[in-house]
Amino acid sequence: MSSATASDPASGPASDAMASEPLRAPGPADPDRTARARIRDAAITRFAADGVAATSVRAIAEEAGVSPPLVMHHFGSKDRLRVACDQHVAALVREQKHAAMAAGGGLDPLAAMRAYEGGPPLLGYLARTLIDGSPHVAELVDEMVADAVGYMAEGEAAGILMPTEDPEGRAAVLTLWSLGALVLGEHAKRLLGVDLTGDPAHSMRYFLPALEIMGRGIIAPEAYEQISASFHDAQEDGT
Amino acid sequence: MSSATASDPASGPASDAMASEPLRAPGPADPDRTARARIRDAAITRFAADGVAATSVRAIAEEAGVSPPLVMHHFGSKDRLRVACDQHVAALVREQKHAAMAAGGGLDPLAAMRAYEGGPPLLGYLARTLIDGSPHVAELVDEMVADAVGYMAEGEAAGILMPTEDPEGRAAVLTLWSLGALVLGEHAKRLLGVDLTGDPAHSMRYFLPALEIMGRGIIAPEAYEQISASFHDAQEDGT
DNA sequence: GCGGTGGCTGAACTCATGTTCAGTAGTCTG
DNA sequence: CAGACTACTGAACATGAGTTCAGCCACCGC
Repeated sequence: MSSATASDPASGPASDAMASEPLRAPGPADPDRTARARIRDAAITRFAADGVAATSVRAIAEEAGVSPPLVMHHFGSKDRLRVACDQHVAALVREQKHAAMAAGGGLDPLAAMRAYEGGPPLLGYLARTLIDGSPHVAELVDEMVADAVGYMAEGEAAGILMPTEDPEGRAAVLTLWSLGALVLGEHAKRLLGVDLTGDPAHSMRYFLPALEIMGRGIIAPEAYEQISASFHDAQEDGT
Repeated sequence: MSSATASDPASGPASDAMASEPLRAPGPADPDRTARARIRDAAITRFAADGVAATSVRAIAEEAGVSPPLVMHHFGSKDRLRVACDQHVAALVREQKHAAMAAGGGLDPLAAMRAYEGGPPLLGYLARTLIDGSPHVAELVDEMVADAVGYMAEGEAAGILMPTEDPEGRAAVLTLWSLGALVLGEHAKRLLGVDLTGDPAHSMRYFLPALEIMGRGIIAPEAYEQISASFHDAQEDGT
């Protein structure tokens, strides 16, 4: 799944119009790209690198090569810029996801985005913004879980995946784990020497144990039966 | 704080001296508790609730019932206060961990801390500070992984856990997943209706799927053999 | 009693931030 | 060419942040 979708440049430029306002006339030709787009991408890059709160409008303006007031001119406020970034990233992620669907997606809901290159750092942005409560990102997570439920139902029908009592719960837990490891990228790097936002082929120290756990679990069968029974008992008491 | 120090009064007061400076003389008796300790705990509480960057010294002072300059008087700067919080939380976590060791720890490295009540919100603080690079918290994570390696070796010897090629890698991945889900607590709540910083008995919607995955995995045996082989091939190319 | 020491505070300082304002340059419309 | 509109900027404003200052007040050794 890693080397698969390396090349799909077709849908790249379309993203701008898709993600933000009604396609403000391309106007004054474009020597490079629209200042608005440069600002947005600069913001995504800086937000991904330093976090939203720690990034100043001035830093974004500098990275985009414009003056701070122009940021306000185009987006009104830092908050609205942030919303625009959320929406743009969400649009790009959906695009990557749908592109990957055609190529037959794998188990990892993030696989498609890891291959993405050349644009703003989607995974880095997600890793940062997953934790400070954006409705758009939350929506994206919900979609990922829903997608995972779908994929896993197919996998189960095809005999590749094991059945489960609680498909939504299982999908949610797996998604939380994937995204959680992404958010803790700094610790993953320190502990395992891998960069989860990069090429999976260089992150086998993470993916091999993960696959092993997904494949045969970590608990011996007899012990599992026992623990499972006691957990199910506990469930009847609490929620 | 309500039920007082009923459980373990011995180590309670000691933690102050342990976590911070050379035990500044208990001085003017203590009508309640030392202002210094109140400030530190207030900071931990606010950091846990709102994040470090979003918490002002004034907010901490208000929560502790003191004036902002007193915070500076005791800790010198917000940064040094934050370090003191890191160290104090690290000390409390180690304390809880060691206490839980005696009682025979379980699979979940966070289990001990979930039971902790009456003090500052350890898990909430961890969930917030895991992502903004504190050396003390990183150290704590390293210790958790090392502990997990130890526990899992014992479990393996006892026939409860499956053996693995890469014990450190497996322990690191499981720790990353546990902590990652904790950090994404907001999403866990929305998706599953659970509070991972609270009582596990009310979080079965998370723990049951997690146990199932840990127990028998999610991939059917034949498919697993196949994928595993291709992953091991891929490993020979990249890192 | 008395000077001093340390916990503690109200007010003020400095700085960075998000944001606004007034104005310029270039281009399109009539 | 007049007018208008849009992209864009330098300078300034307002606010909230971390931090500092000078002094109060209770206690303690002399």
